[in-house]
Amino acid sequence: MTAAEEQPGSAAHVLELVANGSAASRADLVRELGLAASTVSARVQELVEAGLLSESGEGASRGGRRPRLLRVADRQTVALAADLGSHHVRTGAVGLTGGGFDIDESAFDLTAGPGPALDMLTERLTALAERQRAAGRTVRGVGIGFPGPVDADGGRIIAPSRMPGWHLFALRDRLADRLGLPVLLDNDANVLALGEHRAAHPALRHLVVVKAGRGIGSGVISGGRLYRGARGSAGDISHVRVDSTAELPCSCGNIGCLETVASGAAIAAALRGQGIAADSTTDILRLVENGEPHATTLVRQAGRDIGAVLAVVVNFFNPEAVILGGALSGAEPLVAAVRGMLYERCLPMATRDLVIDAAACGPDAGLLGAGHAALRASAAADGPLPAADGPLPAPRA
Amino acid sequence: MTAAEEQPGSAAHVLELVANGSAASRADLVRELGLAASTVSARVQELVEAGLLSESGEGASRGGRRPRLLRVADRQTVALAADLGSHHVRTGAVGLTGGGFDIDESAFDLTAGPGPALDMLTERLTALAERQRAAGRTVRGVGIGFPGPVDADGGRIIAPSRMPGWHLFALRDRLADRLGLPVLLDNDANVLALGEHRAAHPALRHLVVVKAGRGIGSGVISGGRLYRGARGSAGDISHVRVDSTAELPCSCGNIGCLETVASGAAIAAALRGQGIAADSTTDILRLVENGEPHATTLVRQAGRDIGAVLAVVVNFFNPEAVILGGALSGAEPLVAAVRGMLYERCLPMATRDLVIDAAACGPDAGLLGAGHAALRASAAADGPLPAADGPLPAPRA
DNA sequence: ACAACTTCATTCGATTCCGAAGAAAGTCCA
DNA sequence: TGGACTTTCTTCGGAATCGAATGAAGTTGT
Repeated sequence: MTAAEEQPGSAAHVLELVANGSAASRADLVRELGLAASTVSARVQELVEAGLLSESGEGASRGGRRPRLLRVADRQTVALAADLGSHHVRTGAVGLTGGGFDIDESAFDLTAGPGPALDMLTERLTALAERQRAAGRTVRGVGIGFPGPVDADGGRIIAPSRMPGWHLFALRDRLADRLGLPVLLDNDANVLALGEHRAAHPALRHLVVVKAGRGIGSGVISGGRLYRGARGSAGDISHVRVDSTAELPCSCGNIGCLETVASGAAIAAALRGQGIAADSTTDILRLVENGEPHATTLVRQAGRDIGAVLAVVVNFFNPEAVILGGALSGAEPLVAAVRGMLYERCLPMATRDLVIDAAACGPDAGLLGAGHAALRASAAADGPLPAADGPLPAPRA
Repeated sequence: MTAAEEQPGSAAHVLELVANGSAASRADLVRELGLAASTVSARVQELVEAGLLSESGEGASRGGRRPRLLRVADRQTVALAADLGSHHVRTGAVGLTGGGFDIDESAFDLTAGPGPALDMLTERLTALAERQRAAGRTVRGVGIGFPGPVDADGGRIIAPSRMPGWHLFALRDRLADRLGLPVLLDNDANVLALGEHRAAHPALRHLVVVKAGRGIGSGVISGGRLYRGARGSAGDISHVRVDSTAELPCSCGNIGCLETVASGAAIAAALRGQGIAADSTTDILRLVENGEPHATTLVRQAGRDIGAVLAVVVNFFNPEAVILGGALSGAEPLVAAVRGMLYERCLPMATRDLVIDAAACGPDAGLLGAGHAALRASAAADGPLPAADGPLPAPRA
């Protein structure tokens, strides 16, 4: 399961537009896809006959004949998903309608190397698949979000800082072999962006989704699609030098990077330096919620630093929305500081209609995005239509 | 002539690939376009029959049958082009093969307002059109690059700083009325990007083209197409706050913007402050070439400031190339400083294969890009094929 | 209540595009 | 020198898509 390109207007695309609420009728699909009405009608008919779509009554008139409403006929098809953090892992199943089932998070130390991680993922996902199948659901694939640089085409991890042993590890194929299912692997910020775009902002075409957690990353949607750049490393904002008195050394070899002052890891370290016990982003959030002044100050300053970098990005890229995800986006002061910085520093034209918000799906956004990407890739790879009651697609060799 | 979208594989697209050397045979076109060989053959045949393309012998074998080489049959079709600067104007004609004719530059003060500019453009372009027609060429349209924010769809200027009277001026339609020709209007950095992409780097898909002249702007090519962003203001890098002791006020209302320290206007002002006569970017270039130490220092510092901003852009956007155009790109110290800053501050993955170069077309790049855009738009608007000896397309109402 | 208009959806020929097959021309290697 | 393989390009059915015509169902205004 490579990161398959999906042509606009494919059956999978139609299904997606209906699933996320962008289109509720054939006429909506025509407007959304820009295809001929006859083509859309034919495609919808295929999907209805395949049991993936169903008609459900009529909608409100807009001055003419009432539309026949469409909705996804959830044939109990799911993808498994795992959202990996450097110190935790979240797993769950994601359905065609976009909902998540059986979501669970637990602590896991990814820095211990790929071996234990592969074992852990195999174990958890196998159990999850069994539970899903026992519930009568068909598992079509697996999506993984990894907190570091990923070669999505090759399905490998690339030189993650502070994670020895992972360089060039072929996580996708190793996991696919073990599970007997096609696996999709991508960067955590990218799957977060996919999830937020699909679930909360499907109509927007240019989107920057920041993941502010233990590290800082961002995923970019351009023209309605995930943007990877020339070498697949687009979206990096964490290794930008920021105005700061403390020019701390960064894992990338430079000094004064955003990551060294505004990441969850940096904030926790600064708190410990002030004698306050803080280890994880959860600890930081708790401190902020309890009104710990040092924590709040640090989080607010982190928001300002992130905002200063995003200001450059917003002026250059001119997106319709900046979405803040990751654990730290749960802290209101951070979101407020980013907003303030963007409105202060960006051109009025760039912020006039700019949406700046925390991730709508909260902690599940990355997981849902990974599952969604896997579902979409499996639809693209196995042909547009799985037979209504046909066999499972063959697992990837 | 709006900024028409051109679907890949259209006749105009084929013509373009042949014109800029990306494809020299039908087989090349198949590889480049990703279309079926039969489709390409049919399209080429159309173009040959319409007299826009011709076969010219055979090329070298690559281990099989020799390709039949194609080239643009220059039917003497041109677009007029004008590249406007705040204090000069450059006009010329651009042919299908990409070459420029009758290029001429002269001083003109754009800040005097739209009225005089409209008169000047009408006069110069009318004379140019007459000369081109007298030479037996057909004029298909006009392309204009304007040094400020442009609403390309609406053909209007938007709130340019330091150019009173231009806000919302409908330059495109006013000029089209006067000339009786379709006019395309876009930002100067955008047409520069189009020109450099087409003429020098047609194979690259993600490109940032900086225009460093009296002001600073950039044009972005993403996915092989001009990227405008949500509100059409993408590519702005001049209103980013930079590390600087002098936090000078900027026309945008903020302080410490890149433009206030690194633009040609800022450098000239700084030189004057040191008692050195310098008014235009030409003066600056001359001083640098003569080894004036203050000028060289200022230009090098400007390069570092621009490079610091571009480092953020390169990490985020991950382009294949950063091209430096505009008058100041003629100063080697500036180019060198940008290179140094990018290699120092960007992630290795982002700079490993990054091309950083001065604009290949030099001072003509923007003009050629504007003409090329106009040719392409006219091909898209008037249908794929102008009749071989048919009538002129009707001018825009 | 009835005509005029709008929106939604399908049917059906025409067109475009693709993909397989094959023809034309050349290279490579035994 | 003579097959085996490559590359280039065309021919030709078949599939996908479009667009115009049509029908179906509702709203609005007089």
